[in-house]
Amino acid sequence: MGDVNPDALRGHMDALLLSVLEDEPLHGYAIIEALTARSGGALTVPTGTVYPALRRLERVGYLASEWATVGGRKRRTYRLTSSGTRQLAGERSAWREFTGVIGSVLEPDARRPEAAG
Amino acid sequence: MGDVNPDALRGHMDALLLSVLEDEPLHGYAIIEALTARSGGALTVPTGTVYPALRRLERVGYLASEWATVGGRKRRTYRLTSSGTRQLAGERSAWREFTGVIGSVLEPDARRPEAAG
DNA sequence: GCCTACATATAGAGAGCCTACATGTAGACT
DNA sequence: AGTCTACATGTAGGCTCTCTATATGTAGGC
Repeated sequence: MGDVNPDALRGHMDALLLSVLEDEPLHGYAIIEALTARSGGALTVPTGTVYPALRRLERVGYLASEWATVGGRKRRTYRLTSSGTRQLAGERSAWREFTGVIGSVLEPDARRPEAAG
Repeated sequence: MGDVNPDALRGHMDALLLSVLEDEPLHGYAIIEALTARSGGALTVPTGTVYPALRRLERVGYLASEWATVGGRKRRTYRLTSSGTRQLAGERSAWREFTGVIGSVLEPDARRPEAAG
């Protein structure tokens, strides 16, 4: 229904961006659309968030970009580097740990007795 | 193993704090220990995070506090208000939506075909 | 006296996500 | 020709929250 709380996105944006670039290179605008599509409309990330984040990820070497002109419009297309691929794997693993940890605090009753450990 | 990335905690701290106060009132120091215990040691939230957060949650009405002296030491004990109880329910629901949304972007292949919608 | 555990609090730093704004092309409609 | 929407990228500044570092004080063991 409502959008995801922006504060909650903190620290997960990198994973989201790397993830949508896993299958194919995309330019910024298409990345935003892909995020919305994959999330079933729950994520509408503003350009002021995405573009700086992409540049940051390129700066640290997880992404590489090149300009292209399609239909008279200029696009900067980003792709995962091998470093970015490794980072994405780490982000996924961190995500699973994160949800496990927070979940265990938020809903301790949901833990199966035999699953302790 | 490693601690949870601090940035990832953003926007979830409120839920964590309200959650550990659900069963019984606790003072700040005990809240920190409860978070560590419930998370199996994965969460070690610093006092500089917890104390200001507790005061903020009291300011907005989710918590109420009173001073007590136990063994010569002063404690400020926090408890959930009825508003805080409602808020906790909202936080839990938001958490489930959040994990669903991020998960659907991070691991779209994990989605069962019959679970679409 | 010194050290550790218990217990609370504040100041300032740091990071990143957001709003708002700026810039420009292409195509449809009037 | 003028206007509007969709496409497409970018920056500046603000905001909020978490963290580090520091300060204060009691109780108990050595």
